Order: sequence, then structure tokens, then C-alpha cells
Amino acid sequence: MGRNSCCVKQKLRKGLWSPEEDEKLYNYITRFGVGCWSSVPKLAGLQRCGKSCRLRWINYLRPDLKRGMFSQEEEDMIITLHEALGNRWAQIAAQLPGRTDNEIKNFWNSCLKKKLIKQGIDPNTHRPINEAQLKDEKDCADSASLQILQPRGLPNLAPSTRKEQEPYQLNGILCIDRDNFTSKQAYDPLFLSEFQANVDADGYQSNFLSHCQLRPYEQNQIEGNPINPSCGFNSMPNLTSFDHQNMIDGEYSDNSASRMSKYLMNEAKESSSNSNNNVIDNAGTFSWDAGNKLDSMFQFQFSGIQIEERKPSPWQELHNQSSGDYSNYPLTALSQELSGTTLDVFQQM
DNA sequence: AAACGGACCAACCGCTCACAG
DNA sequence: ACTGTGAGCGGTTGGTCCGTT
Repeated sequence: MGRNSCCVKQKLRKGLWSPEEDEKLYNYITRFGVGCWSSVPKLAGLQRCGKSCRLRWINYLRPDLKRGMFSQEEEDMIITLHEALGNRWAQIAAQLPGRTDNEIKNFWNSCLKKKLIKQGIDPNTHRPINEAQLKDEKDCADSASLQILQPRGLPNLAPSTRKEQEPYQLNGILCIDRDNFTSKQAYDPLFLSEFQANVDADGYQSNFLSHCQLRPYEQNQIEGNPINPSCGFNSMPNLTSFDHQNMIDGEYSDNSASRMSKYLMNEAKESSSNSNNNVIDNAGTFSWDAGNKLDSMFQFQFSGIQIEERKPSPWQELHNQSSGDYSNYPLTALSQELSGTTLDVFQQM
């Protein structure tokens, strides 16, 4: 008999999250921050375990999540970091702001692994497959000597002799020895500690944003691609703006994001065919889930074609606008349009 | 049009670690 | 030193999508 999960024990909801649940969790976290995950579901009024709430927030609801396809740079970085760190997805994700460990893990397993194999590279060792096979055979034969798998370029020293390992360069990226890396978090990718720190009794405080924009990685981005510090998340869709009539009632077991985006695409298409401004008029039908998939929708809306090559996301495009007038931008307008509803965290930011 | 299978991704599970008592 | 609890991580699963036959 296996152990029952906490959800089973407490008869809590499992499976996909409904927009209502997302709304509750999002509103709770943005208002109060993350104190103790185990108490979040109770306080937020959710029939979920804390673990599930945490995962949902980290992988889906966080406002700073970057969505859409991985860029070539990100792809290269993942490969390089994987070579150095192995399957330490959380640490790899820490180097890629806006990406989650889960996302990277899935991307690795579904795409990058195959890509490397296609290129004749063993995804586990990052060496040419023949060489890797030979090495495996050698390792088996040489099982007496216990060697730790090390990234290329590292001196092959036993752990005990590598007490103070210097960071090293790997394909231009500063890396730290795996052992050291494990014990040292480069930085909190979720900045939840800061997030919390910036929430007081009055609610959410605006300086969280400025913290977000001073991340090392983003600083690099800013150098070549200035970000207007004033825009932040203002353009994010208003979570509280649901029209649940348009959603499937009851169980959301069939509530896949893809399906939702399809639904939204239809909404958007209909809107644009009726009137250019109707996107805003129909904004009330956007769910939070919908907002998460807006990237792909905007790709259609702005260019008319599905963009496969690297292009700035709509969010980036928005950031890149140097003038402060975003009134023509659908999402911004959406946010403005809906600002009168219940809790609008973005207003507080 | 239906069936099938691979790809993709969200979410779960179980383990480890850190920390407080 | 031990124990309990919560957080975090990585592996795995299950559902859906989508292309092919």
C-alpha cells in the first residue's frame, strides 16, 4: 500500500485549476504574499493542498512569468547549464528569469533532448554519442574508481580536494562547480522573499516592481533593450474580470490551456472582424487562464501570422514603447476598462 | 471521418532538506 | 540528538492536441 497524498487524505480538489481557483489564489497572494503555503488554501478559500497552490503560483500565476517559445539564447543557455548542472532544473531555471523549472524540464524532455540526439550528441553527457558510448563502457569497466561526473573543462579532482572551487567559464557563461552550486542559490528566481517583503498590511507595494527589473539577467537585457520602468505589469489582464457564463460550468477537468486559447482566438477573431475596438468590448470574457495565453493571441493580432522566429513578445513590445501612452494597446485598455472591478492588484502597483 | 500514436504540458507524487521545538 | 513540519525539487503521469494513416 502506497502512501496517500495530502490531497487524498484531506479530500481536497485535484487536477486542473479552474479560473475561479486561479482568481482566488492570485488575489490572495498578490494581496497578502506567501506566508505559509500550507495555510494559503484555507485563507484563500481553496479546496487544494498548499503544495498544489504553491505549484500553481510558481508555474502559472506569477506575474513575472515569461511565456511563449524559448528563444535561441535561452535554448543555448539551457544546454550549457545542463551540461554543467545536470538535471538540476531549479538551478537552471534560476538563470532564466521568467522561466520555471517545470517549463524547462518539459522543454528539455520534449525538444532539446531530441535535438541533441539528432545532432549526434548524447544529452546526458553532452558528448558526441560514440564517444559517450565508449566512455560508458570504460566507466563500467573502471567501476572501482568512483568519479564524479564533471562538466568539461573542470579539473578532474576528487570532491575532497576541491574545497574551494573557483567559478569557471563555460561557453562564455560563468559557472560554478556543481557541488558549490548546489549549496549556493544564485538568486531567488521567484523573488518571493522580496515579494513578501514588499507587502504590508495595506497590501501590495509598488517597489516590488523595481526589484524585478534589477535582476542581473534583466539588467543585461535592459542594456541592449531598454525597458520603460514605469510600465511593469500594468498591462496584465485584470484577473477579476471573468465572465463565467462563457466558461464551462462545474468541473474543469477539461480546462486545458490550449482549449482556452482556442476559445480566446475565436473571441478575438470575432471581435476584430466586428470592430477594431471590440477587443476591448469583449475583454470581459477574458479569464485569467486566457490572459496566460494572450501571447499567442497577440501574435495573430499584431502581425497576422503565427510567429515562429524570435520576435519580442507583446509584453516586450509594450515595454519597448518609450512614450507613456499605451492607450491604443488592447491589454492596457483592457486593464483600464476593467479597473473598476473588485480587486485590481495592478492598480496598486 | 475515424483511429492511432507521438508530442506536449500541467499537475501530482514522493523524496530530501532545512529548521524549529 | 531527535522529531515533526513545511518547502522545494526532480521524476513521472495523465489528459489533450495534432498530425498521419
